[in-house]
Amino acid sequence: MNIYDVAREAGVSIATVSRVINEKGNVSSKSMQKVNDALKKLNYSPSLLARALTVKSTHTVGVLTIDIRDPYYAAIAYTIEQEFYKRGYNMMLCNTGGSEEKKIEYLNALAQKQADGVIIVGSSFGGGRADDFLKEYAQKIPVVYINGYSEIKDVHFVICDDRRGIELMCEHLLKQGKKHLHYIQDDITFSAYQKRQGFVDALKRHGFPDGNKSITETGAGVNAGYEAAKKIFQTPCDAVVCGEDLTAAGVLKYINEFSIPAVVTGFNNSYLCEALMPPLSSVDNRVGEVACSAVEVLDAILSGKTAAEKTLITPRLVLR
Amino acid sequence: MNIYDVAREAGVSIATVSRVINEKGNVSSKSMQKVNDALKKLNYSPSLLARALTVKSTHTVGVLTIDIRDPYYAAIAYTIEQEFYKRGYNMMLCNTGGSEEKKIEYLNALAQKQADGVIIVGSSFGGGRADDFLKEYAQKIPVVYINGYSEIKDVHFVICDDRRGIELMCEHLLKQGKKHLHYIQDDITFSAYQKRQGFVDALKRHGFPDGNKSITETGAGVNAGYEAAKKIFQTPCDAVVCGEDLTAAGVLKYINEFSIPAVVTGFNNSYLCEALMPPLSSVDNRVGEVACSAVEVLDAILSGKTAAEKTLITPRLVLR
DNA sequence: CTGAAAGCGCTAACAA
DNA sequence: TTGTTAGCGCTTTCAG
Repeated sequence: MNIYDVAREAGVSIATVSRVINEKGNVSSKSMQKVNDALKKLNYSPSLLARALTVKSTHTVGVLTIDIRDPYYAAIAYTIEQEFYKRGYNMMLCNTGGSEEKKIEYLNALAQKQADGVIIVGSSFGGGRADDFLKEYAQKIPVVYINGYSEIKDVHFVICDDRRGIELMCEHLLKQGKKHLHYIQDDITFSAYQKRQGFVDALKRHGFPDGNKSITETGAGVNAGYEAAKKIFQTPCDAVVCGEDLTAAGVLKYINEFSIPAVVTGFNNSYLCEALMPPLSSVDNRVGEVACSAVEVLDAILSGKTAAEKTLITPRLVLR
Repeated sequence: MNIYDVAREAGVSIATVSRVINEKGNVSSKSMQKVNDALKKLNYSPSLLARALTVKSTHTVGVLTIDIRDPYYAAIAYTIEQEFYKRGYNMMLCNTGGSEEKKIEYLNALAQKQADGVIIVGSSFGGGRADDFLKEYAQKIPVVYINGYSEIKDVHFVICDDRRGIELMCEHLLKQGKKHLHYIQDDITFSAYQKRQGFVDALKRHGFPDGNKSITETGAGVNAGYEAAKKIFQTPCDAVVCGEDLTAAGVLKYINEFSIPAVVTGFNNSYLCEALMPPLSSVDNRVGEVACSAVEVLDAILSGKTAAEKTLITPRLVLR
């Protein structure tokens, strides 16, 4: 069933039907009535596809994440979806698995399906193939990047200052009198390097110029943290700063198992923190705020307003 | 830029261009060449919107979840997306928050945007407004339901036998010599009731007809589990069976805190199980398989094949 | 093998 | 206030 059926039923032209559906005014209350009746009677539902073809807007946005199973991405995607729902948009979710190729494929698909805008969450750091691609892409369709970084024109960035977050945590620990901080890096994204840098900076500022030597690189997940702990505690260490709650959970497991007198801190302030014993202090990277900002920025662009090129959000410590 | 531009550049008609793009054959290698050159040169990307309008397929599927931040839904959504990606489909993710209204709104939106099919994950049990709605809906667009249940015609169901899962766990515990099992129900979905029933059944079969008296109802989350534990351990209890890993984590926290000689088991076999001390035995409800089956069913329908009305997947115990 | 032309279902000038 | 008509960008008969 289409708009012609409704027009016929109502005894008016399709233009009039279109007008009442889109509340464009210039319709007599009489016609209005007739059309509304027909609408009801036929239980008509307009094709947004056809509509999009002419108005050049699908009211659909794309969201690229690396892995939606990661609570961090899930939280971001959740907020983005809720916020856009309020504004009448739907969300296409795309999991890149961290592959640049897939990222590009998805971006192409979104363009072909005429997504109104795209939000990319988390990136391997600048310079990848996808970044080159984005230079062209962002001129055609609005892109906002969450917690990524590149000098790409036309791309808007919303970032949580992860580096600062780790700095804050380190300063707290040092103030607590910890002498031997260690950092675990579990990823190779832009954000992961920022955090690492925060660790090094904080130590340097407090008279430990060799922070880099107190860093262990490992993979993601609880087990990786556990394995890293094995190595770390072979030398003196009374505080392990982690770039992820999950990693911290692994370290904590080791600490508990061998009754090691050291403290461990996480990052993300996920629900894991409360679930563990003892509860985990963590850096709250404020996913909610970050996601909301990203939506606001994209929404502004879609509404023809201008938006900040770069939005920086400051994390905060949650001590337990 | 559109297909006309390509046609002009190649010096052929749009029909020919369309033919080569869609590999419909009946094109001389000469024309083929010309078109391909033009395609390259213009860097042409066809509008899938316009295409969808005529072929009546968007190659987009909708997925309704209650809350993508829940690791269970995240895992399902992840697999669905990956599997459909392979098949050339994109996924629209919709979070209902458990609201029937929102569910209906989303279903309508998906229909208007002409999603080729819909997968609904998790349901409050049959009889809601949305179920009525689905009766009509499913006739227009293919729907497969994951872990929900209703007597809705045309809707396909893929379910993990959660009830059996809890039964298995109870039997294991009883075999271990546990005398006082207790169950914690933390939700009011169809699945939650199934699990509960599994507990009651298992106990009954082993000579405890009053299983219902050993059930505590609570909310979701670690804290809810902790609170529930307070009550539970006021009477004899040496094993707490939980309907969620999260709840189990809360109970475990209490058990550890007060050194209570009881065991606790979870459900979902999430990564939490490994992170906790001691690690948590859990029912693996095989999200991956469930999601894959759902995709296979929907894909079959979309390909014009027939598919099972109901697919039942048996969970398994993961003992730690 | 190729192209003209008629849709797909809608919006938006433009006339009336 | 209304209706006619020309697109939007593509696929697909149907002739040739």
